[in-house]
Amino acid sequence: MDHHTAPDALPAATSADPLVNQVTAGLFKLGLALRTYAWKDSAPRGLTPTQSQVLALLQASALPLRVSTVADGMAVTLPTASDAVKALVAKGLVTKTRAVDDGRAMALALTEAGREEAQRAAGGPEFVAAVVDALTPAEQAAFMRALVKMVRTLQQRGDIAPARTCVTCRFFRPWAHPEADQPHHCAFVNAPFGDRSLRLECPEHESASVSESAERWEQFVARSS
Amino acid sequence: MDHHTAPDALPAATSADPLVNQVTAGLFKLGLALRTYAWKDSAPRGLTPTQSQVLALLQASALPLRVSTVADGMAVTLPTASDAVKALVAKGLVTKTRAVDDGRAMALALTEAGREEAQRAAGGPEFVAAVVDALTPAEQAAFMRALVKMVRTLQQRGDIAPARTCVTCRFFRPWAHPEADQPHHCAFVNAPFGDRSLRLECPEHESASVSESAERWEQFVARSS
DNA sequence: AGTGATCCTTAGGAGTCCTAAGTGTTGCAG
DNA sequence: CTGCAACACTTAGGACTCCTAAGGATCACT
Repeated sequence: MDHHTAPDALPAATSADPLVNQVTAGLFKLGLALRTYAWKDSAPRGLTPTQSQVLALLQASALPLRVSTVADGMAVTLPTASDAVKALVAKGLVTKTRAVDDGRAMALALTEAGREEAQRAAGGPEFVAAVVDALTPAEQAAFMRALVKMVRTLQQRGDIAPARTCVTCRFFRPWAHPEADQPHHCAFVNAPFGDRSLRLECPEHESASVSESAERWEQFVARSS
Repeated sequence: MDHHTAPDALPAATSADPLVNQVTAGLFKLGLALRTYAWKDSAPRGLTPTQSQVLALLQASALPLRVSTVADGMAVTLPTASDAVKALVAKGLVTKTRAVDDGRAMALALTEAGREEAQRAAGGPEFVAAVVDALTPAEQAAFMRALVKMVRTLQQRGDIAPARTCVTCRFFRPWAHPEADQPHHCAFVNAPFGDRSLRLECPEHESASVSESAERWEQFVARSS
């Protein structure tokens, strides 16, 4: 039983629903392009996509990460993550030391060279820009909104690791300005913003409490934009 | 063009654009979930995601495929595709025979067991249904529309293999019923349909000529929905 | 026939990804 | 303050992915 409050009656989507199959096909194609790009981008640097991803995870985090956190973030098993980290350590891009607070765990951090490499790989793929550019601003906003809802769903289901997204952030004020062009509000920068500026990976994200987060979510989905 | 005054007045998207980065993050997360699911789904059957994908490609096509077509469809090199096919032949799921029309090429087809396996794996991932279900019908339509535009962009750029999508199909009549709820029309089934029913992989797809296709595209994007 | 392009395979190597079976720590119960 | 389960991680082994490079055939055209 789902609990979302759609204004329109909504038949539950099933695998038999053509829309689901078409969306799957679309996401699959985009994923394919993303994967291909990752390969093309990483190979010249002597890295693999997996290794670039580890670098990206480490760069995104201020604190050193554990191997298990990296594994979760990439949705792979611990041995796989361990392997990738080992390769990066061998390449001198990552340091691996015992965690000070837990003698079992490791603290992973970027070396100077690693930071540079991560920086260079950080720019979003050029093709995503092209693809986003093909949409009108209204479509971009709608797409971003849909993406946020989808990611939150996956997160709730435990399919992916928690993201630093607006809808779980304690600074988020959905529909704070109901009639405005930019209806939401971010209490961190203290500024209004619209669907188009929603975030899935925000450096300033701070988790809201579970109840607070649920309440914000209700507010967010209560109105279509 | 719509008249609503977006504060973001159509700047060309670049990698520096926050939206691009957030979309990249979102697509990446969805791709991750898709990949994880593919692995979980394939492993119990003694297959890998790549092998399932080959099976899916073969099932989607009425005619036997060549190895190079499979390679294109998966965006991998020929040797990689050749390897995957070899594994499937060894498992008795695929037959590989000389193409009758070209002595250099191979004709790949599913065996009976392969057809069954493909059938079982065909249902869109259950999590995509959940994720689509989290959207309102209007959002679903907008998302599908955006997906179609994105895939067509990738295709134009040569980033992915041609898809069997409405916007390149000779049966597609965009905005045939401008004022209706279901503004488009499919001349194959001779019925109107809306953005929500757009297709990216249609079994009945037949390519339109290049000029025809370009014209249809113009019509399709000329109006926002 | 000869020559180049095309289709595919093989060879070799780094890396991904899994499960299963370790090693060493931590934290807690007795 | 021992004993031991839970936890973080590594190693081992195997199937597969994915690449580049270097063939073997076959086709298409001169």
